[in-house]
Amino acid sequence: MLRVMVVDDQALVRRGFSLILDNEPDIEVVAEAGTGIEAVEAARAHQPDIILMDIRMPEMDGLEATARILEASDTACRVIILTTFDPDEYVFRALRAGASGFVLKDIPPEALVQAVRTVAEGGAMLAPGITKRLISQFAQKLGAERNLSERLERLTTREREVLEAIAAGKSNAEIAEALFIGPATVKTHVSSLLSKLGLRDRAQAVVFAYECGLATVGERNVGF
Amino acid sequence: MLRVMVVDDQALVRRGFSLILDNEPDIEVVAEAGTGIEAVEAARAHQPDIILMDIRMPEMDGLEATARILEASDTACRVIILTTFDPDEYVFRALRAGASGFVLKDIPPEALVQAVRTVAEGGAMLAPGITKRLISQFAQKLGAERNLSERLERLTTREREVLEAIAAGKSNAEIAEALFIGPATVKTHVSSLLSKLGLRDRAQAVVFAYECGLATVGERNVGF
DNA sequence: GCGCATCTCCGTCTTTTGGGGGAGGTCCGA
DNA sequence: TCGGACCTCCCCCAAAAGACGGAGATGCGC
Repeated sequence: MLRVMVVDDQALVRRGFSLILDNEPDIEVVAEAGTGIEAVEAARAHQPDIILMDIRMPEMDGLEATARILEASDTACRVIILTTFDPDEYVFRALRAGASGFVLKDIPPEALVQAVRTVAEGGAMLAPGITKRLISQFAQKLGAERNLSERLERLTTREREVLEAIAAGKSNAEIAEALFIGPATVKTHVSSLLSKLGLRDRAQAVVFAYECGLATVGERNVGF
Repeated sequence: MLRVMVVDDQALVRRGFSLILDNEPDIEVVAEAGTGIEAVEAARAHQPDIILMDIRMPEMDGLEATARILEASDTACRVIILTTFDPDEYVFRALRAGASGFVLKDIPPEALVQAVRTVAEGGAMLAPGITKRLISQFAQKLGAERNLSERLERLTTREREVLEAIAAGKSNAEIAEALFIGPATVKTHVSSLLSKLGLRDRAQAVVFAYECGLATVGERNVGF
């Protein structure tokens, strides 16, 4: 049985969603909330599996509430953001807050139910337009890699290793130590790869590494 | 009327999908193909709106065929990748190839029809697990920004500008020229921001800029 | 064997970078 | 009005980086 909570500041909308969901044999609406603050408290109290969360609400908006609920380690629930319009504005904040779904309120009831089940099973459900945008962003980044990867292939194995180390913020001395070679050799490799790639210094090499996908945002702890 | 083409090397599967889709009043299957090469030709000949494309096929796989079909400027169609297993392995290549959908063959017929309609309307449809992964990747990148952004806020406006310039691969002299200040002043700012951020040199500063989102992959032409 | 690419290392040299301190200016808030 | 933050510029200095040429060793394919 899926335990669901519905959060919306309009009681009528809230009840409507609840009725739709409660009508399903395997879904039970265990709580409702009308503000973000209520939602945070109710989530702790009732421990729902799935939360349907409106964004625009008084006192605390749905995104903030989502972030707080998911931050709390004592809850293991998933959140579907339900909004009326302007997905563009909120979607990235929603995803960052940890939402597993982002759908518009104009979807048919069956689709809403389907979204709840999908998310409960560990999947995610986005409005079709949102999915499209997410894909475009991804494709753009993936596409950028290929052009530059051709340049990358002109490097020898060792030079690529050195480039990776440079992109990790290492100095020549540190690279030498890491690769068990002399500092002079590192300088040779650096000069060589800069020349092959048409770059001027190691700072540009770092930019290149990120742009072509050799280095990736998120894989590095910037503590140095 | 949505004009659909079905591409699969197994005739039985192909016919099955075609029958499911042809059964819908607003969908018409205008072509079928059994190999990637056939698909490319048929797409040009029949100009379908939507293509359901299998991945594993003889002669040319579905991803390659997708890329070729979408490269051709004379066609304006959208592709949904239909695969049996291993979405992980192919999904990124599929998105790069330009696919608008990526679904598993075990979905219910209604969902397949829904996917076709969604994609035809300009949206996108991914298998729930895929969507989840895409979101995680995004959230990870967006999340990484916040921690470091706190460090970013310790910088003055000018220092942030200099950091951006560093992240663009500029030398101190170039930065001075760009900001209409003296080279000595640039050095002052650089020293100051390195110290504040706990970094050693400009290469690490570039890494930091990318990791915290000050610089973004794809926004830069690495021609220098 | 020979040519070729690669990896390794060594010099020397110039340029860039980064640290240190000092100093004058503005602007803003206490 | 006075301190503090900021931007600007200067000095000197040491370290790092990068360009340049040379050279020995390996392995691979013709």
